[in-house]
Amino acid sequence: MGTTQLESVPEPKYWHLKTVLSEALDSEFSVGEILPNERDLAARFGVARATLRQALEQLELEGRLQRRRGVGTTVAPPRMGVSVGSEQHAWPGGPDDAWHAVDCRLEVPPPALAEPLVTGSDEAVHIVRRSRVSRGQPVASELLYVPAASVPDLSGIDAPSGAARARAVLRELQRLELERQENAVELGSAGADESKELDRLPGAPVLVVTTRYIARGRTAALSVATYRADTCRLTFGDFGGVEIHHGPERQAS
Amino acid sequence: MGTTQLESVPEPKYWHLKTVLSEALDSEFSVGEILPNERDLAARFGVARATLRQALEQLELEGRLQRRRGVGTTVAPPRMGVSVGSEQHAWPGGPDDAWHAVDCRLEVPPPALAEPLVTGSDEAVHIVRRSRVSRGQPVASELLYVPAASVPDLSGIDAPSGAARARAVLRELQRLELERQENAVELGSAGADESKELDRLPGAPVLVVTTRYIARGRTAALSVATYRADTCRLTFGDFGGVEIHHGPERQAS
DNA sequence: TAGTGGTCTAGACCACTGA
DNA sequence: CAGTGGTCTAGACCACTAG
Repeated sequence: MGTTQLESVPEPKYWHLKTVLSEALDSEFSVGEILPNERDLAARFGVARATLRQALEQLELEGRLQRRRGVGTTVAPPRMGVSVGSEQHAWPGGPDDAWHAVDCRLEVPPPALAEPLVTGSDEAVHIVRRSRVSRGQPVASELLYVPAASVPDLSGIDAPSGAARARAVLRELQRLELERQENAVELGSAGADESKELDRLPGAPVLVVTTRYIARGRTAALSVATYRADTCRLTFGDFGGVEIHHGPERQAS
Repeated sequence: MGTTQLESVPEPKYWHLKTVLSEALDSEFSVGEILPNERDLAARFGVARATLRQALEQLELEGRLQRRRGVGTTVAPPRMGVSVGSEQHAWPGGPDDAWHAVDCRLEVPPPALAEPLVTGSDEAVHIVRRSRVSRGQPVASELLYVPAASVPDLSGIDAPSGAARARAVLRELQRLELERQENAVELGSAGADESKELDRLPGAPVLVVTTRYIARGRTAALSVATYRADTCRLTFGDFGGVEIHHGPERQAS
């Protein structure tokens, strides 16, 4: 019984591989540099390509690598911080919020959104599609659901559809006084449509930010924004210039 | 040239498979139910197990499935919302913040954290380990870095280490007045240590929440919390009971 | 011990990119 | 066109869990 059970659990090859590669990236590669191709790397480490790929997938998930079909694998730059908090989202479409309106449709929302939107389940809402670009790269794609009741004066707008109508909807939204907003982030995978907007393959990991804009006690708009998880760090709660007034009962009891 | 190029791009099998399974989960399965095993499923759909697994991995990433070695694949419950915003994190260790102090060490932080912490790079800091449980399930594991300067009166505490000392550090931290906090969320993968705390395999996807607590213009503490991405929806900015005082120049220009 | 998911292999072909 | 990463196969063995 001399074996002390240490290392009796051999770590998986891909895990060890990931560690080795990670250290190599830190010391021997610089941002943007391209790695040897997968077949060569696999041979060099004496593993099957599938195993090598498992390690690369992890590193890509962590934002350390970027892989593009037909091109190669490159060392990714550090993730960029994008603001998703109170500041940036004050009202969608506010004075430069880094979003770019794409188009607008009038449809009934998917049933999964019927609850947060308080509309009747068969009621059509404005669906504004926006995209967000940062440092020349697409980082997010958003669907903004706006119940007709939130933008009552939209009738007079002539733009029937497209980006112009999208901007009109956003402009009308500004007239409401924003009470507060509720946010949530969760992990998802890019659908067929978003993947194209984000310049990624379908199934790529994304951070889904859901925001409920509340005005006059009702849900005035609901935003579902999907961010590229590989390139983005979502920042929030950076109350840089905003004064926060704590209720006096903070340290109560 | 009669081919209109429609569907000339066949979608991958695993993608189609994922769609089919996803619909089956909605209609024919209930939460907690266990699926047939991977070999049977693969045979039933006429694909290799690896392909079937690729579809399952995606569904697990989206929080629809839960897989446990030696047990099976079960239908996951909806993700639970856990608060990471101003409310919950007001100060680490505040009046019930759902965290549970585990232990405390005095070490020099990894160099990657030297910048946000303004300490000299060789200076040791208190490292408090905490874990968070929600509905009987571990959801997060945190490392809280507290520079010695933030808790000057700690000398008089007798507890040398362990959970008692961790609580002492947190208690001392409360004495500072919190100016503000900066948060960031990004995708990561569980390290060897966190994976055990979170009851997941190494490499499991996690949401890493980094919080900088700022008091007296300096970084009083730095929290790096890793949440299980499969089971958690991180909520923030839900200013339910907090009054926010907007600067008067909101709708400026 | 039987059955599960996790890892790994050595191939093959496909879709895409850029020269 | 040659070279890249993406998909897929049909096996094998291992680590873990539960009865």
